[in-house]
Amino acid sequence: MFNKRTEVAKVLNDGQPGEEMIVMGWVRTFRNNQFIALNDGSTNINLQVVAPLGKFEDALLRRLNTGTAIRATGKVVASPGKGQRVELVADQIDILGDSDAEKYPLQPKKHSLEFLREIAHLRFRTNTFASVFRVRSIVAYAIHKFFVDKGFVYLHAPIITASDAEGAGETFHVTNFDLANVPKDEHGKVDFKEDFFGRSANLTVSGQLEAELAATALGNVYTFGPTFRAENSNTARHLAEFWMIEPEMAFYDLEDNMDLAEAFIKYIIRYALTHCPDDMAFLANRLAEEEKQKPQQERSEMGLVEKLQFVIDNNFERITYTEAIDILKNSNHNKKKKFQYPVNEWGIDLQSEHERYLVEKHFKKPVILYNYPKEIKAFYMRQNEDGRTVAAMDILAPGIGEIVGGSQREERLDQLQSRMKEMGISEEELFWYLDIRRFGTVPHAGFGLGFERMVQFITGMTNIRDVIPFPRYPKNVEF
RNA sequence: UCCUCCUUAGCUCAGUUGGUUAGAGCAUCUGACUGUUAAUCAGGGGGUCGUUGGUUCAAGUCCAACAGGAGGAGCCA
Repeated sequence: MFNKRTEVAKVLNDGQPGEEMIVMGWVRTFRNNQFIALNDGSTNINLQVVAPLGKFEDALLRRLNTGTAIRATGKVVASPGKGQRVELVADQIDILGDSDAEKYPLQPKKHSLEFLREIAHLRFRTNTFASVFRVRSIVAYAIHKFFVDKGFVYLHAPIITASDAEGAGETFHVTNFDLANVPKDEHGKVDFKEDFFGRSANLTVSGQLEAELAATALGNVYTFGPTFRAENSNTARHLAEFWMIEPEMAFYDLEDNMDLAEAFIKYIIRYALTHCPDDMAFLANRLAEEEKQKPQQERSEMGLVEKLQFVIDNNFERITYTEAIDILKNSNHNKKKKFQYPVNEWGIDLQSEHERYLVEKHFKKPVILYNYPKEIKAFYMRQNEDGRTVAAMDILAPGIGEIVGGSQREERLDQLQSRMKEMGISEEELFWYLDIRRFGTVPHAGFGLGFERMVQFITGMTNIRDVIPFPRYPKNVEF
């Protein structure tokens, strides 16, 4: 019975006058006592279901509130009204689920994103979030398609790990201790020998190290899974639980790595544009409306779809860290002391304002920065000949900041060991990581891409909490 | 975690130098109208002014702490 329904998107696209159909969905508005705007999540465009005057009981019509779930059976007709090609004239309307108009929080009007975040269980029913999550789904699919088509192996890195040696941020502990009664050893410290895993465990902050193990046997692999950081970050681009894609490729150097990352980003953007044209148009329009509220100089020059097309059509700018420092140091912005953190010497870590200047003011397109000072990067990155930089690369996107971070990995055992010693990282704990260099080591490289940041970039949503169904961040695990 | 700003009706917001009974639009309810596109028109209901404490004859308005939110920063993806 239920599987005989036709999706609204299909009715709107293919429905021919005279066809009998069953549609099901939720009432968005009920106008003029006869026009139901019906939405079933297949598209943001509503199907107009017509309840001819006098055909239905008043008691039924009064229940057609915003949010009510209905089934309508009827005939497709060419619409005499403006705004839609076809509509459905109902022979029968059944209420599947009532919605009390006085209590239902969503109204046929604009709501703020902040308000909708507080009712995240209902926000899927708005056009904006329906579009965002359809696009998110397509982007996830495009990611798998890109790698699988290239022969990459999809690797499931563990969610629970024991290694916290990587230093990629604060971890969430995993334990089954009774927290009111934690076992202690003779020194009064927590006795993890008593814990489930017999040692301290935590949620993964990255699948990279495990991906390297697989890459040095399978060739090219990628991970795509949830990642957890217990950082107290309160920003529009951080989450405590987010999804990350981490490809890792044997026999790749830094340049190969940059080529792949750039092709990858362009591929998934193109995929979203070609497979979600209606949603992208809706999101572009939404963003344009939002920008109208801003002062002129803060508005972006391009619309969302234009901006994405521009990214696809142009090469990313590739410059070394050293060149970036020169550009920043000699910029009028720096000379006029407009940076909160002035740029005067080689070796500083770039601040958000510096990255934004390079991407949004100077180059006005995505920028790949590479060959960073080794002091500001992780232990596993390959040391360059100059003795002071490592083969790292970050991709910076306009409006989002760092979207990709990657590097060629240090495959030489001696260099890796000396770097670990300098940074105080235990060789014992990471014996398995070093074993890869002991037996048949090869040059290899990889990168990490923040999935939500990518979805933000594609959908134009400015807050990362609005591109994941149920965002987790400090003081928030509702729903 | 730090800095700045915000919190008034279901939602979005006004509310003057502290001074009677706190307003508007939308939503909701009632009625009218009926080919409407967030329908339109008329009328009604709806508020512990984020919480706690303080100053004052008097606090939505001033002060403090706390909570939540926004923007920026740090950490990063």
